[in-house]
Amino acid sequence: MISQTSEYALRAVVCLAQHPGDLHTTTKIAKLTKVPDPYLSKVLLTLAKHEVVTSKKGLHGGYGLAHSPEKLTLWTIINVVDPIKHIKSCPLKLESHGTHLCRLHKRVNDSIDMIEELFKTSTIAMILEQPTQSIPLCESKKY
Amino acid sequence: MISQTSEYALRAVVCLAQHPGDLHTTTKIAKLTKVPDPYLSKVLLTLAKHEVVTSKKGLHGGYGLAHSPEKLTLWTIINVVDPIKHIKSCPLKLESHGTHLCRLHKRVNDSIDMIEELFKTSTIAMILEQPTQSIPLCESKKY
DNA sequence: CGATAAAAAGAGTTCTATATCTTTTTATCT
DNA sequence: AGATAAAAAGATATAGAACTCTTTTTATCG
Repeated sequence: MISQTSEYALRAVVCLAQHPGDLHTTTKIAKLTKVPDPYLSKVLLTLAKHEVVTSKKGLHGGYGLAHSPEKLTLWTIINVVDPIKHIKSCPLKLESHGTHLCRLHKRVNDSIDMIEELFKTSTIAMILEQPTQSIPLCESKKY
Repeated sequence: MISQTSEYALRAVVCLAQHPGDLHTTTKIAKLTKVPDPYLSKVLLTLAKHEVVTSKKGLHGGYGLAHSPEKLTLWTIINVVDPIKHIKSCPLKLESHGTHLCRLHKRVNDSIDMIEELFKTSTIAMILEQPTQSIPLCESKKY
């Protein structure tokens, strides 16, 4: 329902949020999140360009979070790497429909709106709250 | 959010539901729904195999609805051509997580559950109810 | 039975998302 | 200044979804 790329981006950001302050190299994040290293590199690049994460080049460089986990939503991240597409006008290009969707496309678009709303109200901070059973991305129950 | 193929399948079924009783050829449905003819042929084949539509071969053959629009949900159709995939266990294959999702994947899966629920409660009959402004797939306001 | 018009089947193409590999640039340390 | 380790950039490969083309099978008609 969301793309692989979006999933990778979410993992990377959660990973960065788990260890705030210090910078992390692509390779380190890739290992922790089990995302293919060179691919993650592209994803992080996109996130950096849209100022979701900060990047520092050169020796001892790496990536860090650009915002506090309280202000960062899943929607922001997803929308940067793979924007959610709403149905804004009739996919059949029927003139009389125009931007007023018929019930079929209205219903489909409602589902998209719903998902977007859920992601907009989900912050990284919420994801990081002490979990009952499993810690995001971590094998052990303890940090 | 849903695949092109799913969208095509929905269009085809809505089209059949709009003119119950008689059979429709792939070419006819393709024109009305503005779906590529040979591709629609494959989609209808899948729908027929899963008994969402009926098919009749040979001269004067074609496709028809297998069920009443009241009993047919968007979910049934989507699930046949392009099943909704839930996150059932940790995508990172972390042993300690197993089938108990961390908050990140729980949240993402919640969105999938939500969409599925909406589609399950949406029948073709609901889509066909006399619309206020536009009739599904039709240019004119009158049938 | 033979012509016809339809679905069914199968092979092949194109396009896009995903993933990889290689080279270049940049910052930091000695 | 030179070595190093990191991101950035660019070029390329792979897989799967979307789409097309051709042939075969099937039912119905005259």
